[in-house]
Amino acid sequence: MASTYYLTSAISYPNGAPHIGHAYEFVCCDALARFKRLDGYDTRFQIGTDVHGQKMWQTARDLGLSPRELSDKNSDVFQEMTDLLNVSYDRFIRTSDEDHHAASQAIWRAIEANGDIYKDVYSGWYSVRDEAYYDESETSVTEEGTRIGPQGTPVEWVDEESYFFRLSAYQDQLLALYEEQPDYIGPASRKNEIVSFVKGDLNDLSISRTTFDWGVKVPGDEKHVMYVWLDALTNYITGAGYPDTQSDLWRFWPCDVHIIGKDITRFHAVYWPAFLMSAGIELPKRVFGHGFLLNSGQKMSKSLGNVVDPFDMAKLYGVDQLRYFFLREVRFGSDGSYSHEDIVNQTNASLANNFGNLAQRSLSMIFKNCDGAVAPVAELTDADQRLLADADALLDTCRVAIDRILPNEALDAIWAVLDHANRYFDEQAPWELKKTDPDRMRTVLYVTAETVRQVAILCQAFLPESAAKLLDQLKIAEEARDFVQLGARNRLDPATVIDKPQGVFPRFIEPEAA
RNA sequence: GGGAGUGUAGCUCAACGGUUAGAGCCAGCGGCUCAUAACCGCUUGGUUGGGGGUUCGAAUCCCUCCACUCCCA
Repeated sequence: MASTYYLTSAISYPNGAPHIGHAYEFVCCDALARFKRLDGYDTRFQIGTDVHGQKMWQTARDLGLSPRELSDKNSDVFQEMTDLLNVSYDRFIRTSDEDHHAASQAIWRAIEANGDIYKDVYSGWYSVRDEAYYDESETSVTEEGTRIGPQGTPVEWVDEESYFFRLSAYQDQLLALYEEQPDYIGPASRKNEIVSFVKGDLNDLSISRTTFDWGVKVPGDEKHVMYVWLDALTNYITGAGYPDTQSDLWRFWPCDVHIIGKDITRFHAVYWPAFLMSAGIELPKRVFGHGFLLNSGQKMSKSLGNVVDPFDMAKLYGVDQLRYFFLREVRFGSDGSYSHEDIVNQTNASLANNFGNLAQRSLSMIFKNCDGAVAPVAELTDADQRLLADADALLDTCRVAIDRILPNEALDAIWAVLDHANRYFDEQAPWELKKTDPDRMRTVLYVTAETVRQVAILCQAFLPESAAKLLDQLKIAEEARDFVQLGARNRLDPATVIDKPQGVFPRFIEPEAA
């Protein structure tokens, strides 16, 4: 029975179009999910949209749409983007889904049954845009007479009946959790932030609203809809079948890791475990807050005009090129920066020149000089064995990197082997051997092709489309592409006969300057 | 305003308080011709954000200032 691996990305708030940060998160999650799947885990990967809340409700009203119409329309765009980027989700959840409403109401009842929900009145200045209440001292009045919050967004006085969650009762348990499971919040820098937040006074949390009706109804009191975060976080267990713990899907809970943006760590590392503790549900094993992608070092914003449409980027650079850049160039967990120049340089150098050209130069020689036959192997020299040993060691290195949620380190290791292979090819000079020792030439080509095979199999996790093309060219059967095929036990079949190879990673050529 | 973090080569990043601060990309020079003007070798490039301190010894520890990011108020 294979071990399970359940991975979630944050669900996106589809108040507008997806941006590059969404694309980045999806791709990183996808690499982890694909890797685990190829490595034999019973894997589940969930992604989706969080469609409720006052902001969606207001945006819809402004556009003359129903909230449902808006959320369906915008969720479709997010889903199209995940498909375009080859994101291999098992479920694209939308919090408007029926089973999700059922799950949210179920967790509400469980928390209520534990005595952690009470009704009170909430008063204060509320910013819809920030979805936050502010103290009057934090607000100010503009010249036009509008009262605004510290972020400069309009606030309105709200005096409403609300249900509260006894978050304050969970302070000690939360601190104990961080203590006992040092890896619960990653990376470490995020953890410090959370611990200091929880060490301060935790206030009880308002978890319902009555001023709008776009959300999950509070069971037994339908004037109220549930606080958007309580409902949103619950998506992770909806996807595991909750509340039906007899469900086949429940084997995936507890989740192995929630991948989220660093800005929402608090919701995932404080509120979510507290809700689960109260409801008597096991906690996820890990929460990991990744960094942001900055455009040439600057934060993306509409006013700076540097917001980039990920659809356009995928079209311009290619899907795998974009994926590669995200995964290799940014240490997951830290902030990263991208620019047109960076993407072009990095993908040309690593994909076209290094990997693509290695495959092309070796496969071409096989095709031209060996009638496409990968040929019987003569005795292996030390140089041959060193290269193969390097390739054989990759899986273990990559496993460690992936478990630490550092896909960039996995790619570093893979590319070190590709460097080695290019060096080897040059030193062995098979084009010389062609004249002097054709058998030796065949062996060199075989060893190189075998290295390409192993790298391509690993790269399926990161560059699925291109890796598949390469494996097709090597005539590797669909069922011989998982990680069991890596290492010394399963070499490239010497009886393989290939067709004329085709470059897999074209160089990026700048369009003519206008 | 408070807290957390970051700042190292033109760019992206490494470096348990311990030889001369490393690697990739870019650039320059040379080589090769199997290959996608690709590949291989060599080279240039640094006051480790500024200033002060602790230490036999600091990129690393402490203080302070500056810039940026995130969280909180």
